[in-house]
Amino acid sequence: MTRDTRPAPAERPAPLGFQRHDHDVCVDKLLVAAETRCARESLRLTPVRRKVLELLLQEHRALGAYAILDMLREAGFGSQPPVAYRALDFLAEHGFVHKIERLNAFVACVHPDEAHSPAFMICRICDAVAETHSAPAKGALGAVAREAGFQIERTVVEAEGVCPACADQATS
Amino acid sequence: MTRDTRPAPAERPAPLGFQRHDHDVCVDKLLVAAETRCARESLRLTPVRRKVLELLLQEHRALGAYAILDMLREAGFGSQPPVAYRALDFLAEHGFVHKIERLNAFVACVHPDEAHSPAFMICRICDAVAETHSAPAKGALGAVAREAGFQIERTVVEAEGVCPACADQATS
DNA sequence: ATCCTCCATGTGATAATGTAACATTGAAGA
DNA sequence: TCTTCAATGTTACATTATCACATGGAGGAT
Repeated sequence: MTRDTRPAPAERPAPLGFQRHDHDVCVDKLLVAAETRCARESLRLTPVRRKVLELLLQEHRALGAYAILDMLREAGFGSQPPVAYRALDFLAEHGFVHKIERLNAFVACVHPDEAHSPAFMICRICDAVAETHSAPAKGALGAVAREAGFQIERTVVEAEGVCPACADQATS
Repeated sequence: MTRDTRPAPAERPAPLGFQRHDHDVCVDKLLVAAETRCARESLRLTPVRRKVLELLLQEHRALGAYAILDMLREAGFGSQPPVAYRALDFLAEHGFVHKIERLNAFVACVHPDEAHSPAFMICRICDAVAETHSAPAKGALGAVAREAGFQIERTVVEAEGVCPACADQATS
């Protein structure tokens, strides 16, 4: 198999945040926001790039590049890895998606407009991912870095654990 | 090539911390500490495992599994990927080494005795890695997680930026 | 309008990272 | 001694990611 490896122990995780919400609205809103920002900043949200963002928004969970690639193929786009990776690079560079290093996977950003350093909570059972934000560079880590002469440009913060749904299931 | 991809712009990074130190002492001390702890906790620090730890301590920087594998081969150990990965799994599980998710690489831990959640500063130019510690689960992130019902078990904190040596070089 | 340049895309090939499965070995205990 | 179990070695393969090069198409300069 190439896509969507893990089973989804809690049926399927309540995806992005861990709480439910009106998903169609959320996809739509964020797609439009992306278009708006790209127009404003002369970024080219080409068909492939837009499609990848749309897929990630719709799935609302972390997807590997090859899962995305499969979907691109089905949608009639090129189906070689660079197609997916290039679109993901663009989207990540401009903050529309984030890479989850721990999973080697990607998620759509839930608030791409504000500048932010994202933090993630990743369920080790169902791989659900929730985004929040952090500012580690402003705290103890930032102090250590300054003292060491290290210039922080970006931070990766990923908390691994168990999401509410999987915890419930384990209890029952 | 299989090993040690990146050039080392600042000659070669001042490795683990960004400051110099007496390296032989440090390797030796940590190896002995590992042996001691393994004895105390009935962990089996077998030849391969010990060798991998020793290599990582000596190099004092992040190494990919395949770089380690090459060195194991040279040292007369098995040379198939599982050999390296299993040793690394053991060492990581018990806190003797850490995986740097951002680099898909491993570093020896600089204070394996105290329980700690490590944080890393990674130079994007020379790949030098410095370890410090963090407690993100105790701060804002912990609060968000509690509120969301997410149980944090482990955190990955990796700051990417420029180390002092590479910053100097860029200036000169 | 034409040309030019640049960026994006498509594609084939391959590199780098990581696992599954199973046979063998060797140490610790019954 | 026999059993058992963890660790190792090895084959094979899966997954993730990049390189190199050809093609195509949008926009600007003339």
